[in-house]
Amino acid sequence: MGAADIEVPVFQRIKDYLLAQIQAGHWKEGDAIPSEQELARQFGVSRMTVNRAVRELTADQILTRVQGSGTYVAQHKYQSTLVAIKSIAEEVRGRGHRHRSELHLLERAKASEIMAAPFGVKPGYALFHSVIVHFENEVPIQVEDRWVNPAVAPDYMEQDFSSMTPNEYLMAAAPLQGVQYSIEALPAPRDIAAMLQMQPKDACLVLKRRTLSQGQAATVVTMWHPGSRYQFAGSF
Amino acid sequence: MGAADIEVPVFQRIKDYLLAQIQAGHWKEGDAIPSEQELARQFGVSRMTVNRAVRELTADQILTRVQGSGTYVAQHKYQSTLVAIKSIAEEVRGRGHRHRSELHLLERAKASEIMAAPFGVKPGYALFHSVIVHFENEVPIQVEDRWVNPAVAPDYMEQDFSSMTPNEYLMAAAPLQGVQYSIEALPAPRDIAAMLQMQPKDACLVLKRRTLSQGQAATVVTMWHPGSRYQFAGSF
DNA sequence: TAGTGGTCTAGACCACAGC
DNA sequence: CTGTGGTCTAGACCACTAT
Repeated sequence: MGAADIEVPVFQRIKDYLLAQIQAGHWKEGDAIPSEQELARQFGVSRMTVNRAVRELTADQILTRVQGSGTYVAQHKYQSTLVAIKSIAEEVRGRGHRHRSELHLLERAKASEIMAAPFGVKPGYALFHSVIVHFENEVPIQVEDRWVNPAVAPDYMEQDFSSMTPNEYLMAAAPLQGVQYSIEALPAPRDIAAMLQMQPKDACLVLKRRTLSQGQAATVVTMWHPGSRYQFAGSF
Repeated sequence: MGAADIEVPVFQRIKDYLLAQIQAGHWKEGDAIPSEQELARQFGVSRMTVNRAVRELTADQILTRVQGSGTYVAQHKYQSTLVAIKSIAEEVRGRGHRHRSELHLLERAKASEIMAAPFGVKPGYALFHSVIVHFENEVPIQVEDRWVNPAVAPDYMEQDFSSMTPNEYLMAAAPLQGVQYSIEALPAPRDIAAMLQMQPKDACLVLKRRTLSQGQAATVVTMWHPGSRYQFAGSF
């Protein structure tokens, strides 16, 4: 399959290049990266284009800039994982309980307008889509509705999700750069309610998460939990 | 040229202008804002400068753009950072909105069996108890049901909670040693529903928090939020 | 002083939406 | 078709850092 003529903007290619260098360890924390002039020359583009790439990575805390001095790889900041990236299987087993999952759907689908936005692609762009129900001691505790960017995990469809959760697979397949999440309380839609063995409109605890990898959205997942028998907890 | 003049970059002045228009209510959610051409003409600058201002606000989810169509004010979601030791008043004001609170109850009460446990005291022990409703732009977004240990904050009852939230007072009065929290989705009880102007049994996002100070439980608080118009969010 | 980043210009071509 | 945003150029002047 020939690479589709996806037009990747130059500034994005420069961002990808810089991220790749950092990811590969060629540039370590605190190291200076090439100047705008130098990058402009390397890529054969104008300085403004390089400037945009570097400025955006600076806004993302990947780089830091010092006027008159140079651009440096930022110190990696460790942050407490309130709502961990941890796999639910691991969590259930950690409680000494049995974890099991049921695959309800696994498909190639086109991005709707709603899904196109978080991925930063156009509607119609091909995405992978899976729906899995997780059980703790045979009680359903989570519906995992996941969309995956094929550019980041091209062989997502070939995985055996009974032996490895999508989360575990993706963590291994794509280096994680960032996470955005939100937690909401929503009434259960009919289909979700059925899978979780609860009444429609009963309260669900919903965790939405968008993870970034290689400078683009890797996966967007919505996790539905029955409000009556699930909670997030932690301490610090 | 006054050397003392503060140099504010043009793109920043344009961002400030756009934010001011939105905050002042001149442009509401979903409204189209002037085109880049138009703004460039208004400010007497080049389109690239306007482009940067608008692009950065789009990255911040303040605006949304549609190629070929225009730029629009994004739908606003009330959300809160999960590392929510922060005062809700501060957070609301940080969004440029008005915060107001109503004190529904302020009493000395004896610990029930349920409340005695988290405080590590015996039932009947005297505790302070307050119930406050918080509003963002006159929309109720939180019922704060708080129990306070008099040993840690003896003058809790004498505070004016219209000028300072309990959280702000306690943060100042008692050094924080630790926090435990849980997040749940629960149906709204009648009284909570009334205060939040929602229907009983509709989904609430509930944050329970227990803070430790001076080696003992300082405060136990249950915060109820309407599921339909509130969420916790964050990134790392 | 030489090199860096910070900002800005006045054009340009393109893809796309809406009429 | 016109008008919109998306991108890019090849310069420019400035403030700042390091030598």
